[in-house]
Amino acid sequence: MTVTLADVAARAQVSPATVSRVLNGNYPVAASTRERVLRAVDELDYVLNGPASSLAAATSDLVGILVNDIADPFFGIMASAIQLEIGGPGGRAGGERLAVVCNTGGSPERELTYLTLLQRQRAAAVVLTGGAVEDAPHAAAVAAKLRKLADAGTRVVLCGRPPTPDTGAIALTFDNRGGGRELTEHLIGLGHRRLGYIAGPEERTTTRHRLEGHRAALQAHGIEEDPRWTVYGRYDRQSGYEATLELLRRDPSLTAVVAANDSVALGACAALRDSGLRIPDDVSVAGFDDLPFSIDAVPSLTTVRLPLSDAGARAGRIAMGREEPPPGGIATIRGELMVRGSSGGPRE
Amino acid sequence: MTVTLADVAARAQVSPATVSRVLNGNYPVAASTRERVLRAVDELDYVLNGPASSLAAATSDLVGILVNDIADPFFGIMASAIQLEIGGPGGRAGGERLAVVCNTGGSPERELTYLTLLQRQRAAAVVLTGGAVEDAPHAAAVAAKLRKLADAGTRVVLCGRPPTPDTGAIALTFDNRGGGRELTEHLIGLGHRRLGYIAGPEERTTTRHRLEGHRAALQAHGIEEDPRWTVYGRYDRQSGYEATLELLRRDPSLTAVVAANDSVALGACAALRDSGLRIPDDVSVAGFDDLPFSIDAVPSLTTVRLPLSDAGARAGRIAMGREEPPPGGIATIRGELMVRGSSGGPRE
DNA sequence: AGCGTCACAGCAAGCGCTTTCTATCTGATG
DNA sequence: CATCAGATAGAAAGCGCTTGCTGTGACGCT
Repeated sequence: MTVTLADVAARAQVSPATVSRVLNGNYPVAASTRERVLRAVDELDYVLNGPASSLAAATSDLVGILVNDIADPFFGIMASAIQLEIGGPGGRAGGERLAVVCNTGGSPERELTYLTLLQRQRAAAVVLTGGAVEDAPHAAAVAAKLRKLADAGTRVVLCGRPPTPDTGAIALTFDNRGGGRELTEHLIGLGHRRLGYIAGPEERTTTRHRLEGHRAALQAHGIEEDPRWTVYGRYDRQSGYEATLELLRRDPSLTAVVAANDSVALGACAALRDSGLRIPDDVSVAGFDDLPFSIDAVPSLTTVRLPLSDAGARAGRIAMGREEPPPGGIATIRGELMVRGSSGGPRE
Repeated sequence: MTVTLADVAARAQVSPATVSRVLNGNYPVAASTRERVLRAVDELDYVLNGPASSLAAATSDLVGILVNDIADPFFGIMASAIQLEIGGPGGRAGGERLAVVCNTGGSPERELTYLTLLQRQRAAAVVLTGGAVEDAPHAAAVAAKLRKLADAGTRVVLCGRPPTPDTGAIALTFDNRGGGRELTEHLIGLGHRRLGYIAGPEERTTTRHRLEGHRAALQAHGIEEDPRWTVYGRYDRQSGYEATLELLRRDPSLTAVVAANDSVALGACAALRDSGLRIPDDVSVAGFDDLPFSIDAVPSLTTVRLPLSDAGARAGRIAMGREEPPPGGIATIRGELMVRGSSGGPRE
């Protein structure tokens, strides 16, 4: 029923081995023979059986990209850049690889299961994007899995994720702490002394690092932080909205709100507006990531730009072995402070 | 080196067949035996060889989701919903399937290549999301591919994409024409008579349908359209920005701008503001899709809400055979007009 | 002329799993 | 107590491809 290699071989009057070699192009085949084979492939509309080929060759052309939330452009942009380099069809790379993105939804279990599934498929490479969860047992489980993948020859790259020592994984980490610090220092420089902070989910590394940067800035400037000034939430707009109302309730005298990311910042803006406050006249707002929509906010958002696309591209190339991993297997990628209209001096 | 089924069998003192049956759970195995096998699996840290298993069983647990632009939440939201139903790990479904999303970047060739790759992997199902490209040869090629996939037992579902007759694909189509018409009628109802339209890429079905709806509305109300009022672009913010400036240049007397989608509308808003025009006092703006950020725009965006999440979930269930396909294999999903602050009566 | 060298092409042995068919054992049944 | 159905377990035949090794002419070299 389905056409197999043997059928093609018969039609082209060669052995299956020859057909395989033509298709894989890693063994000399006379031009005339090759052409005959290719014609047969075409005439029969033959499609290679992936599983069979992977089984025999003990490798596959699958590359997995794990993201926390596929509906969030933060991940979409990285995934897109990675995929382009991995070479999915038409990408910059030549080979035809099946670069696939897997949505973990931020759940540790799903992350682990996806890794197993990819291991099962004998994936050629795996790229994990975004922050990790800081639960110790889970972190250990993931590390063990990554080590096993690496041992089995799968290249493992972390993009925008802290390093996992002793796993053989290459890490391209974002300097969330530095960015957070720079951002808050900008606000302090403008004269703000009472700053609210809307954090992401408490157990994420990204959340912790950004918050640490924020606090480092406060401390460096002798500002004592009021515990009421920090609210944890999710990395989405609604969370920012609610958290802002909560902050306002706790301390109406805040003059600035720093958000865990741009979506949260947008929600914060909405909440402030709905509360009758002007931005930045009454309250300044800052985000993080500099996603495309941030510049369109009104006023446009002061934030920290992360080179998502570049980082993704680099991670992709490393995953494909087309670029040298950074020395020590770890590189830190810095963000860039983007000062825009949403931040200004505090009201009197 | 790597642990195989046979190793597990040896350790559990059973035959490989039994281990396989325990793992697949589709054949009676005595509880005590099962337990022994499971323990061996655990002790050896055994991971099934996916390719081998797919080869032997002639099926795989891979499900492909094709999207035009993974960095666009329009697709991210659908993909996320689909994936949840497909049952990637932790999803609503039980089985562990590898639901993977493939980013075509809107390129017909990549779309085709991904379909071939998926066919090669003997994917269990494929979901294609978003508008199609209207190039005849390409459309034919895709149709042929879909037919072949369907013939090979792969379930094919289109989500937010027009039907492809005779391919065996189930289609869940968005009523872009109806939505476009309703939106423009709303604007006309407010008194607008000179409406600019920023369309998407000319060759996309989505673009054409939305534009047709817009024109139908104009025509129904006896408004003769000026060809200068339509500009084609991409489905992104920047395109909206540029197109709006162009529209303004062509005819400064426009009182409303209808955009191909929300991102474009956001760009339009920015361009209007930068041109010193107020929204909606000077010019009304309308989008399409109702993505999460639309409500946060200032003023919030009048748009047509598409139930992306519901549609994706339904497509996912159909792809998994857990929901009956609609009669005739085609269902049309309607949008809902969301009237918000960005639209108002025209200026005098 | 004799022989080592190439450049190709084919043989055949798996890769690790699934599944059909068959064998065995158990307890129930007449 | 013989017989049989039912419940499990095993043997073995592939699934479709890759690849190490083995030919086999043709060619060039001494």
